[in-house]
Amino acid sequence: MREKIVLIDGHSILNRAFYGVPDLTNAEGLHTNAIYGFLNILFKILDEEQPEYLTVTFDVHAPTFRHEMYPEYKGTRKPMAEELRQQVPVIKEVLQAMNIATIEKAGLEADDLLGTISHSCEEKGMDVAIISGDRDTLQLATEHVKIRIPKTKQGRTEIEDYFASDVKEKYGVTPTEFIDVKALMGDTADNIPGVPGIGEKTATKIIVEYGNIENAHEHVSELKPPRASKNLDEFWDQAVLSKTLATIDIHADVPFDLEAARHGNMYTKEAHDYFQRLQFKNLLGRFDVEADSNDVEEYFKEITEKAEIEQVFAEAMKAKLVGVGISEDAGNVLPLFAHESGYGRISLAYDREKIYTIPADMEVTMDYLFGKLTELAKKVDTFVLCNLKKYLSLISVEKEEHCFDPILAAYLLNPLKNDYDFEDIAREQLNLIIDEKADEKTKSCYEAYTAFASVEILKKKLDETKMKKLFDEIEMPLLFTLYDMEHAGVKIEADALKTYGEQLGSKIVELEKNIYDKAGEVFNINSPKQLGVILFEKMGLPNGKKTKTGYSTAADVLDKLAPDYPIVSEILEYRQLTKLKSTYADGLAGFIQTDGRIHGTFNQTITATGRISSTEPNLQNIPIRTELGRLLRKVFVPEEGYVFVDADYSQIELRILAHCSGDEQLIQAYREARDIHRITASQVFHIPFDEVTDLQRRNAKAVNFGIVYGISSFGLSQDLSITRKEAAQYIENYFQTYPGIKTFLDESVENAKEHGYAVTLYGRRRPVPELKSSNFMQRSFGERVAMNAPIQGTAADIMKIAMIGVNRELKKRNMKSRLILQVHDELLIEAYQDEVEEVQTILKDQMEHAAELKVPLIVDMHNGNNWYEAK
DNA sequence: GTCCTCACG
DNA sequence: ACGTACGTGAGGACC
Repeated sequence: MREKIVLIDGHSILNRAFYGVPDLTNAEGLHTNAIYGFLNILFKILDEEQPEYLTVTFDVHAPTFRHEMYPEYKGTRKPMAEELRQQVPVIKEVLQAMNIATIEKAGLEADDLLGTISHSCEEKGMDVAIISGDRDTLQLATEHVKIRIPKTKQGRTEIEDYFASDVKEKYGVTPTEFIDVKALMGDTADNIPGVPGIGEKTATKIIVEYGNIENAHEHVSELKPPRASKNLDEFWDQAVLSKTLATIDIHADVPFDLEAARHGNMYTKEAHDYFQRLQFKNLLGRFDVEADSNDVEEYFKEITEKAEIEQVFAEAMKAKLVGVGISEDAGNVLPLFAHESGYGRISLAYDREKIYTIPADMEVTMDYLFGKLTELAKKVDTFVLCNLKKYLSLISVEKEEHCFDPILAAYLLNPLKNDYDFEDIAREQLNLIIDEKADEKTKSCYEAYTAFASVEILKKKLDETKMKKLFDEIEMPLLFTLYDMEHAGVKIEADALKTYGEQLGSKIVELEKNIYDKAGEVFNINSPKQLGVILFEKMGLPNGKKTKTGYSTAADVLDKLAPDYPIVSEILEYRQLTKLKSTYADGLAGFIQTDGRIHGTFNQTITATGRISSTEPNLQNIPIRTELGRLLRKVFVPEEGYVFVDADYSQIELRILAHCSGDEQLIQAYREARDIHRITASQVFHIPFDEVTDLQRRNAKAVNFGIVYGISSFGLSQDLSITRKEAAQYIENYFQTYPGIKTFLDESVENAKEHGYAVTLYGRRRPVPELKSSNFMQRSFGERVAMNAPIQGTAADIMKIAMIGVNRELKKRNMKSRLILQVHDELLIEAYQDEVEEVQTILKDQMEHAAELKVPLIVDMHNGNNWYEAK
């Protein structure tokens, strides 16, 4: 059996990975995509090859003999992107931690290292696999040396393999001849000149016939085409030089120690730590956690005897800090508002050595256990539970301020993650890896232990990042407010909703008929692909924008065509109606529960900026902008004996901008103005307030919005359908009128660049790793984010403060009225008829005084018997 | 699972 | 030259 060595061309694979894997960053803001891609390729190769030896080669950035011969060598290469450069030293450290040999030598290129090691290993009777993204290495292929070139296709890595025979098959020349082909055709990437007028085709033909350039030169007069003949003669010196440059040295002086390259255990503690730090979650699964199990598991104990359970609870009640884990019985969804709480288990951790898990059974029911947890939450100083809101229907909490939800803390510390679970917190805060295959008992204990042990660390981090107050005074209290809102839900007139849907349905059928008629065939109007073909190919309409996959049929494109083509108007109407029917009429109907109400979910850990989001269903995007859509709001009604009171902040984001920038003009405008957009128009266009035209006002309004979004002339020009130049002029005028805003936005970007994150008035942070990107588009995005996040985030903070205040007042005064919806700058209260005035006072007071800014916060309020009327 | 489209602030 | 406005969630098509 021949032994095998795998040789990896480090820089080349890292480079491939960098361009093939979407941008990733870890919590420190370090880019990790190339490292991640590299490791994936590494693991795949090792799984396939099972080699005895392994080495990764790297280039040192030092001149090589090729530069001495030809200073322009590799001269045209672009410098490495910063995001890639920073990953190079890290991958070297990671490889070292994995006991993988690396080799680099000043004055030698990776190719020469690969060639020399490969050659010497083959001579020792070994098989060699060279992994490189660079086709130059194909010249090294032999019967025993296999060149493997990974390619990323749609996220999957496929590898092309080349032995000598495969090179011949694919390129028509042997690996050795491959060098001569390159000498003739040159290589712009490496700045190898080659012979002018000879490309790949001619070069291959010549070498196939003559075997090498020397022999070709001897028969130079016979070469075809005549151009090749003439130029090879004329540029013969250049051809010889090119051949030398193109030839990989297989006899270089390389300090290679085969024994040091022996492939051993990669899954070390150090490597594990690196993977954790880099947040390569799915690669961590490769580490054998069983063998290196966490010490804490010693103290995990399942208890089933009622007496012992009682005793454990009694002991826990005396503790200061208790971590809790709750597991639902597999396959059994925990009913949120039901009393039969199903089967599952709860776990408690109230000391590093006191970690218990208790399965529910016929005697020790979940109801009993939740009762105990309720008692516990009352007694202990700190009651810690992940996703607390989810369990508040089962655990009644009296002392809200004694609760701690680690999930919310983790969100504040890094709001960019897709999801937050206790396994992540265990890993990130406690350096604890929980085996995915662990049993339910063990997992539940870990959940309780993680809750218990992470509090101190999370609090410290919140302190260090100056977000403790934000956590204690906004996020934690808000959790309870949101629970109350979800629990209350909103009443829907199911019958009216059904009728609305049916009316849409018949109109849709009608439109369908007309559209098929005009198109001359039946097709799926909802398929952008089919629609594009019908409109832009079959009917020959002028097509504007394109998407990655075909023609764009987006509304802004169709809007432009609608005046000239009746079918387009009908398609637009069809789109609107089907949207209303599927998402809203039919969609919402599916969420109405037996109490006649929709109990959606308000998510607190989704957005990057601190806003709340709404799901199942989304109650924050109910139509309003078109009358037909707006009618839907008539089915959102208060219960008998109640009315809706709706309150929304007037231009809260612009007011925050005025406050944060301190711009005197804007502040003054807000202190006086009824109509800020008109004032803006008047000041920006230098015309008297009363003479501002509608168009001017509309433009000023768009600029105001643009400023909040992180203005760009392109974006504004799109929005207003004007040229970029005109848009740029608007912006310049705006900044001249409000110089404080220009300064503020610039400072926001500078700040975010310096610290790596944008920050709100209340200290909420939003990391902006894109600012470090070398990619213009990415970086510009980062700049806009850095301008927008403090504004949008502060607005979210203020609204959260108001919500907590409103809810607290309603409860404190034992009112029947309740807060039921939040839509970013709007609150909806279902007010008991006798309490309407009080509710209005509370809403106005709490919302307008949630923050004291340099400009007044103004709230508009309306009552109604449905949401349509109240808005 | 990803893309496109579109509903909201 | 690059190809965007900021922040979301849901449905339908298509792979």
